[in-house]
Amino acid sequence: MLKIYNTLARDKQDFKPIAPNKVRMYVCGMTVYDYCHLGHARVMVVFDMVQRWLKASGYDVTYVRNITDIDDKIIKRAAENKESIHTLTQRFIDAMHEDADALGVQRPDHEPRATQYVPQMLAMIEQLEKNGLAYKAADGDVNYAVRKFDGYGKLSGKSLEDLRAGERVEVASDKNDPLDFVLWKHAKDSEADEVKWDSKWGKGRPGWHIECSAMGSELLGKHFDIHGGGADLQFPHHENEIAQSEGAHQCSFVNYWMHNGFVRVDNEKMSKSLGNFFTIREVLKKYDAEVVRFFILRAHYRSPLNYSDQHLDDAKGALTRLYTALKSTAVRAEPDGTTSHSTKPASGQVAGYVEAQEVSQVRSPSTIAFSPELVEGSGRTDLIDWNEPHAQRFKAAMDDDLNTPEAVAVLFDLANEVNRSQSAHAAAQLKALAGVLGLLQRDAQAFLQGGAGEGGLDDAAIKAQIEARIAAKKAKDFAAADRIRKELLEAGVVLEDTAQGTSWRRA
RNA sequence: GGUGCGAUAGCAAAGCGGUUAUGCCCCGGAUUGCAAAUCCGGUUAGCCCAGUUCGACUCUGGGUCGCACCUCCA
Repeated sequence: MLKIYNTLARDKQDFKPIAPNKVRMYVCGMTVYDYCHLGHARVMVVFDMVQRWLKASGYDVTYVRNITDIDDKIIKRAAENKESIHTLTQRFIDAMHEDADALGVQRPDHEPRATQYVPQMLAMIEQLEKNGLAYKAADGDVNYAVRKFDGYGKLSGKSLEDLRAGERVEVASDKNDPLDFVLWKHAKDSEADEVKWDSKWGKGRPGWHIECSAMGSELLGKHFDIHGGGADLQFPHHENEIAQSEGAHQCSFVNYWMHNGFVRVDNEKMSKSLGNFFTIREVLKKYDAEVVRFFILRAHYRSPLNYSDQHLDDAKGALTRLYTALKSTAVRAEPDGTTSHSTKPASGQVAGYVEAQEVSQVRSPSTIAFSPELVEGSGRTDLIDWNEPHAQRFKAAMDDDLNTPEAVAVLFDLANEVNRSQSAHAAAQLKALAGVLGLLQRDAQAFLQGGAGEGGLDDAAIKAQIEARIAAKKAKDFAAADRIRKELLEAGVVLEDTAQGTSWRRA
């Protein structure tokens, strides 16, 4: 039985879907006016993992992750760039998709954009007005009357009095209550037509919170199972979503609220406003995308995650151990699409060793490497032997509020088992279980030999050096052989002599 | 000020009222021409102070420190 920490209850609860076997999940996605940073990467990877685990558990999942493509910052940025809102947002939506793909994040079933759901938002605001929860203020904005909604504060655990006590900014005086928030912003003359929609309250554009309420109910229904997002969205965004949705529909909105912890830099929240952020693409120039994914999943999703090069290096070393275990029992795809493992070469030479090796394509460092296997990898959960002890531990860990650090620990135990026994079954289990997390789906050799940077040796040069060294070894010229190995090591290439020949990897 | 979360070995990070977490690092052994990889073994824990208990890293209370939310933020 899956247990999920529900922010609403501040406790782990048994997960029970509204409709048998179906899960409807909504996650707050990006506001697209800039490149995604590592904090965004965490949301995408974490809820991708959640979604994968729900599917692996047999649920029929409908996953929605929205795109905010209209808001103050977007308008400001577009003006600065002297470009249209649409051009700006489309550019960063494309970039976001590149980043997400690289990280092995599966596309949500729906990726609604706020600008495409304005009619639904207007209908909802109108319903709120009918229900006595919205009013038009003197300045032309339509606001939500927070005091008229009973459970306001139930998600964030705050009372209206607490919130008022903590007010840190001057609030617009046109609001009935300082905590009221905007549903519909009246248009200003200076604004472009692109950001103006007609409404019964006059031209304007939606407030931030209404989009998620409107798109959530449009795509998932008035009442759905899971709503997720970063911990910073708990208040006010998610609190306001509840007020809007329950206020308009007069029924329960979401059963389980999930919030992921922040990525930190030097023990401080990574955020745009603090300016201490690293974009995903920046990090991917230095680290393999799967290493970043592994780094994220190695921590529990609710814990803070400190970013540093040292931690990424550590994650890389750990992931290398897992791939090394898979490499030792050659994993091949069969024509029928199943995966089989053997501990011995099928015939003659073995993939990954110099004698048989094709020189793989060197990746251009300027583009983001996209590994389709990483995205599609969890498709074959039928290959998992769920009765096997490691799989049972893995399942127990995942069912315990998505405890990926524990699940990853099981992968390492399994890797040890693979190395010790050279068991094809164990190797298949390792790959299949890791696939549930969207890990270890690439060819082991491709991972271990990847990461050629600018100015480094290319694969052909490495291969030539290895051949020279093999010749030296045959001639018993160990001094020459060791010199070549040392040179390669200094160039970041590690050699491994095995019974099947010499293999290599990039350090 | 209000509210919430956290403090685990050199670093990272989990579970658990009593029995090896796990990864990286480090040390010893096996293996290797030498290495690497791998295997076997080992060192390094539980912020402080009380309490509950036969027994606490794990529960309770009180401190201390850190972080977050109360403003846009994933």
